Amino acid sequence: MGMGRPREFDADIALDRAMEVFWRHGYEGATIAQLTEAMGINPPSLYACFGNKEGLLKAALDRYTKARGAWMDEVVAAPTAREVAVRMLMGIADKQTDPANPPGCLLVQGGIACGTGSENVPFELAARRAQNEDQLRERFLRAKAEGDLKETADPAALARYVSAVSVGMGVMASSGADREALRQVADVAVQAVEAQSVRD
Amino acid sequence: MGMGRPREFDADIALDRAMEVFWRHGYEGATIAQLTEAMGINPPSLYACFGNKEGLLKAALDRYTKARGAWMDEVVAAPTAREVAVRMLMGIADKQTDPANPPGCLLVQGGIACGTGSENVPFELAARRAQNEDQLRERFLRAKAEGDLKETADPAALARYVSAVSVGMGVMASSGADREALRQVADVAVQAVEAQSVRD
DNA sequence: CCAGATATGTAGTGTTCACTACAGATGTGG
DNA sequence: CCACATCTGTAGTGAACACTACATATCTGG
Repeated sequence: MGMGRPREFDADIALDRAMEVFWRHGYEGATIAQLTEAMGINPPSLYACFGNKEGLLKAALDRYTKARGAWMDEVVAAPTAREVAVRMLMGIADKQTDPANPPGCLLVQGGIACGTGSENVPFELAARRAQNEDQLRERFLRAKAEGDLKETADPAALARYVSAVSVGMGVMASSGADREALRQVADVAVQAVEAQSVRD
Repeated sequence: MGMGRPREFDADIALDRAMEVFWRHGYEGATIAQLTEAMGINPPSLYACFGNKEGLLKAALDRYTKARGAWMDEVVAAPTAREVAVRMLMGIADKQTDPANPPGCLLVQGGIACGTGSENVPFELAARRAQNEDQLRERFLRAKAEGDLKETADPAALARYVSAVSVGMGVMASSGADREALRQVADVAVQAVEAQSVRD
């Protein structure tokens, strides 16, 4: 039997375009008309490929978190907890003010609060943010085992802290903070991790 | 000439109800039907009193920031920069997990990203968050002048930092973080301010 | 070249949205 | 008690929304 007419657009490229729309307008603020126009396709193609609007968001998030996961691997590969925090927060400052993307972080801009019918979107985003936090916690646990962090340090609390600062920086970026302002925040934030580190 | 029929509802009570709806669902997620039901009035009363949906949000924000401003005055009345940070962040941890309110902060939940026609809502919220940051900056400037903060400390950066942590905590609260988790974040965050403080 | 399968473009569908026209109700000033 | 002004409830308005029916186009397997 035949395989049917092949798709005329590249799903990954289309997802990148959709990602930008969700990033800029949020899940509820993004309309199907904006999404299809940015993706260069018509609504039936979108629904055939991604199911519905929420399916499209999840596919875009998958692509976003995949790229972000690769970067997180580099972050936690840093030799010390302090250096992990520096790479993480300085990297966040740069990424969230990268003119190639909308300002801020998709995992925040996507939707913190949503209306009836989209209640699970904030949960979906929170779950993905939690993945980053998990990765940081494991790294800080190791740092404590290695004697890099003090005996009194709480790796879970440190991971939550770095994650919270990242999110806060994302919100500031989306409301106009420039790269230098975010770097200053990162610089201050690192000092809390430093305070939990064993001096050389 | 006559004064007309008097209003049958209390505008402040109605605003408190509307505030809660915006807080829980965000500006775009909140519908007029939800708002009017919560406020106990019908749409014409809403529009006669507040103009339109955005006018209602601004009125609710005015009421929110007024109460918050009184609390911020207590925060900056603390004797040292470190104690300001403690009061601020510990207070945030408690307020954002107060079961009397929706979790998180209205100035964040209200809307980080919005669709066409509501572009200025995020700006409106950002402007109100900036007021808190301004208040913190002035307080930290004083702390530096008083020799409470080190000569190398940057009051503006510290204020931005505390503000960013507050926002990040709000997002975490809205996605289910409990009070203890937020207090741990606050505890770590304070250490960065402590690192900028002159020891006794 | 034909049958089955999938994609595409046009042109809608019903629903929900913010907002309002209108008539009746309730007040004040003369 | 009357003219006027403002509020209230009912019942909508047009617009925008997510989503889709359907005819047509383009592929593969036989």
